[in-house]
Amino acid sequence: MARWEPDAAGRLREAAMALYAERGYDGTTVAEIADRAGVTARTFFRHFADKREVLFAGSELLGQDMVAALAAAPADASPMEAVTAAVLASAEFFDGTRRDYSRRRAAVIASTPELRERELIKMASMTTSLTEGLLARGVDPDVAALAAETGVAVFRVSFERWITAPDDVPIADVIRSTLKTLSALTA
Amino acid sequence: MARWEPDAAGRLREAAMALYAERGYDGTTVAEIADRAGVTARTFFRHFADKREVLFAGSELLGQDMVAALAAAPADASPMEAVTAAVLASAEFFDGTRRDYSRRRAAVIASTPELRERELIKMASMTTSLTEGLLARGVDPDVAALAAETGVAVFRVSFERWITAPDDVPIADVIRSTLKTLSALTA
DNA sequence: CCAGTGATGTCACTGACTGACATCACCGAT
DNA sequence: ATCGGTGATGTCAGTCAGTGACATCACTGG
Repeated sequence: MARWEPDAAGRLREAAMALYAERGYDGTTVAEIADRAGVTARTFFRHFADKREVLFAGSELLGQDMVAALAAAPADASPMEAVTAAVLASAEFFDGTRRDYSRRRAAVIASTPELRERELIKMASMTTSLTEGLLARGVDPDVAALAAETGVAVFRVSFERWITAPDDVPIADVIRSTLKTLSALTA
Repeated sequence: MARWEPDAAGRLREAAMALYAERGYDGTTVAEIADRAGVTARTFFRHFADKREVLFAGSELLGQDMVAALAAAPADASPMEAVTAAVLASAEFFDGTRRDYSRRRAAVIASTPELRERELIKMASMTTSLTEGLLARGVDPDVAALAAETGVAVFRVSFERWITAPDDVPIADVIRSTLKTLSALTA
């Protein structure tokens, strides 16, 4: 028999989601999460930097995918076109069965200021990544910063709309619709 | 003699800024801030919800001014025009001597993830306020959300540029320049 | 002169997070 | 086969943020 059950991090993630949803973030202690996952609190902090991070592990992947899509855009694409490609790349993350999970997770986050803060900084880090990706494409720094901010704003608004939309609406459609609204807005 | 020196909150704010700048946020304890301000840690938490908030007290005022400017925009102004007026209203907050203070404060915040998180949620709250202001003007919800996000993005980018710009550049000029960049971007 | 108020202090407590050290199944080299 | 790492974990003691309950006492209005 293995000395430890494998995938402690995964068990901790699930335990945290369940407890946060059940008793709320504030009503849950790290010790309780660790207990349910069959480890000690000390081990929790070896896998996740803090009590919030357990809900955000893996969010770097989303950023990486978006940056990859940005880099893969045709060399002659405008900054905003490249950003559009990046935002559309996020769609793959949320297709299919992830929708329910996304909803539950979003509900927990929305109800806890501390988790909202953490989500915001993840978005900001996404903005930074996109900005750097644009700079690598030779885009002017100010334009890059603004295009990245705008792209993340589109993502955020779209995600919000998608979560509350009927089940059969794919997120890519929502994103395209949001982009259309944006160009009408600034026209 | 008064029983207590007046303006404990003000003294706490100054002590916190000084210590955060000197030893860093992590290297400073609430007890030290309170000591320097001549009160106890318990009193610190009576004035500020937590160790971060001491740097953000008063930020609601900025939001209020922007919302007021939004409401004061002509009834026939487009959503983006109204948002522009709101963002330009922020200029009054940062004119004159506030620039140095803003720079020092921004430096401390930039160097501490926890403080960056808090700043981001203040921005998000500003976005919410602007969105509500636009809804009150009868703007379509999706358009309102996006216009608000865009407005705050413009504010954020402009503020960043202003902080690093030469001393004689007024923030209003930077904002106007950023807005110009934005319309070029989405054209 | 007296009762009430409000800003503060004191104290005890919970819970997040950290550093140091011990443990022990597993794995690769001898 | 066995011996010396290695890595994921447990244990323990400690710091510090943040909270609730209660005491204090200058000031204020009657």
